[in-house]
Amino acid sequence: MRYQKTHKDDTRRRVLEVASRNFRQNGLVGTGVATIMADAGLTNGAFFTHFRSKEALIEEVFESASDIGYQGLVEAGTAGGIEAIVRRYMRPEHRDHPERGCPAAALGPEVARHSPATRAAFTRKFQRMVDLINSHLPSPNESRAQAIFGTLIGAMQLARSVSDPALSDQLLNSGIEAGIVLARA
Amino acid sequence: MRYQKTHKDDTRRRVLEVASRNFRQNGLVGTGVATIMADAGLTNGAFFTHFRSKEALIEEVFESASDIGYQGLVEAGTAGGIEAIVRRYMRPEHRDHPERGCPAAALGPEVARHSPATRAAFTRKFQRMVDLINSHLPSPNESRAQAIFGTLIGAMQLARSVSDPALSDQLLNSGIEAGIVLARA
DNA sequence: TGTACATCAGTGAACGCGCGTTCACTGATGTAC
DNA sequence: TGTACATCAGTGAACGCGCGTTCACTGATGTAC
Repeated sequence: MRYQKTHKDDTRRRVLEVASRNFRQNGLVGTGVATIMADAGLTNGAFFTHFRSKEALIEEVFESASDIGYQGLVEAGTAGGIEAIVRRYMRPEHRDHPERGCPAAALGPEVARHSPATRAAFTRKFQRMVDLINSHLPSPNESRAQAIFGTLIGAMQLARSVSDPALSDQLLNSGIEAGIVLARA
Repeated sequence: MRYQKTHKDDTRRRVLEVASRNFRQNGLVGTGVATIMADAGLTNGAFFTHFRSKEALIEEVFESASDIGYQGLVEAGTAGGIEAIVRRYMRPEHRDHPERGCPAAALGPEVARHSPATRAAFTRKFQRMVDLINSHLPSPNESRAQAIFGTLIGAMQLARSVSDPALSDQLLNSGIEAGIVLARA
């Protein structure tokens, strides 16, 4: 072999990370295979030695792309409970950098249009997030944890969509308040 | 003139309605001009006698497409207050027919990627919805109304994205419960 | 009343471009002898 | 140790296709005389 044993796996992982970032930035339909490969330092042809198709890549992104944002939320929860999780999620930095943030907030409606396999992978990530929230509720309540996640996603999307910066900041705060109310009620 | 005076305006309105439906169904990037025109019973060339560009169409859709879903929520609010609004929004029919439903739930993250003019038009529709919710709160509270709207959007998107139908139904209920809690707290 | 011309919403072919995907090829390295 | 061959990740041109957009044209009707 003319490459290290780990070389192909390394490349594959790199493509997954780049794809995950680009998808969150420009959408699933808005991101092309050639762009992903160029950003990973390769040419388009190599893509299909790693993945069967673009749809297969999308599925794998939801299954396995490493999730720095999620780790930060785990740490916030350990340090400051549910309120810290909510505050961390609703940070201006998160609003301003969807490419490093929550896939549900960046891609929600697009996931709904994709294959069952992709939606199943998304569901697993969703459940992990609900479990994290639930584990920090004063009295655990799956339904409530789901709703809190929904509130975070919705408020974050609105903060990103609205054209008035002051209103956008206010939406982040509205999301924080509501998240805390829901956690306590 | 070989057409009625109203003819061109009628066509224009029809294209806007078809576009609005198709956008919510397949996304802004996922919907082509030729498809919209074919669904409106015309050929692609006619598009540019009505709109400067696809981006201009998108902007106008957010500005002016008639909103049957919104009217239904107004009536629900009049009849049954905030709880009826929340229940109506979170209906399974809404989840299963994004093409007839809330643009924010169907297109949120895509709007965030579009032109300032499009986002400004979106902001106006957003504000109208927040006002409706706020007018039915026991004690009016803009921030709370914003958060309730966020909760509805987020919960609806999750219900549409998740692959397990039972979980999807549960998410609709979680959204209803949370909406009511937020309205009362 | 009948003919010539102006109007203009809509037609449909064509434009360059980027998409996802295929494929013959390259070239660096490891293995066999 | 030196040469011939096998391996295979990656290259880059090419495929058909649909995209947004342009444009010369059509044809039904209204107006002028």
